Amino acid sequence: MNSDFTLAVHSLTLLATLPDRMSSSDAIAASASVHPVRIRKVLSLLRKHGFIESKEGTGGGFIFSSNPKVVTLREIYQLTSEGTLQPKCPQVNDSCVVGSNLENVLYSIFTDGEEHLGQFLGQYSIEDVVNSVKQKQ
Amino acid sequence: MNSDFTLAVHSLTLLATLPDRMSSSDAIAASASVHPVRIRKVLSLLRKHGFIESKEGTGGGFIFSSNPKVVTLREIYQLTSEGTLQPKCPQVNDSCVVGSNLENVLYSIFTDGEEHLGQFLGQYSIEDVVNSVKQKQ
DNA sequence: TTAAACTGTAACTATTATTATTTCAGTTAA
DNA sequence: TTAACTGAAATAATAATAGTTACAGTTTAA
Repeated sequence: MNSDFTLAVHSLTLLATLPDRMSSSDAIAASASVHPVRIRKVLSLLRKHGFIESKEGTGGGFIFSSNPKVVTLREIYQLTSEGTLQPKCPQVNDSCVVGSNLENVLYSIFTDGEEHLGQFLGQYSIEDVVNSVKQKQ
Repeated sequence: MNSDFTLAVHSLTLLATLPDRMSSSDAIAASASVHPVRIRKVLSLLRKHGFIESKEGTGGGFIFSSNPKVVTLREIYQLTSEGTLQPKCPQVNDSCVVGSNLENVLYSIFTDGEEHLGQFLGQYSIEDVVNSVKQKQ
């Protein structure tokens, strides 16, 4: 799966542990070991979907604006990675029965599969992740 | 998911419809619209795991050597794509609690998730895929 | 009222992953 | 003994991902 998912979960997990103050993209980027601009892209997506709030200017940054108990990995997956489960099919060769129809067959199977995976990921909230991380510490 | 999965399913589906004769890598490659060398790599993997047999020389090629009713997408997934569900984590930053533990937490969740997906894919045999493809025709 | 610390984005570069291609050795059948 | 095939290594091309630079806009505080 793409790393946007990991970066989003990382950011939310970090913000969930710091609910009282703004965290800057530089700090989050350092924690995740990636470039600040990259993390800002992910944070921007999370903001547009209401998971976090941002504030520009001195003392600004990002803060969790929803409930870590309610936000699940499913929603993060949908936001950052929906469709990545679908197997890549090279350009279709219509002169072959298999070539011209397999794509649709697999698409339909993996659409169901992604739904199953979604239900599985829905079991884990950001709070669960925070607790697991703290426990491992 | 990587396209090796699709190519493997494509090859097996095609071979399952032609159980009486050898199919050459060139023919399979043409059906899948990829380079023959690439399809031979995938076919080689399938052969090493006993799904198909190959024969060199004139009139050689590949042929299904197992039962299309028994071979499922789960086994093909395991062979070609196991682990691809795991989210990519950038290098760990040990100075951060989240950075240093999240990888393990997500790894454990997605290992379970992949098992769930495996069970789901286990429902579909190559014969099912062949039938679906024919039905769409 | 201006400098400093931030976010928001676009554009570009670098890196990595994937795929295609070339090449050639080995096998088999006609 | 040649033509049709597999097997596989090595390399080239392409695509996907990530990093970097640059700069406009916002906010706070000195």
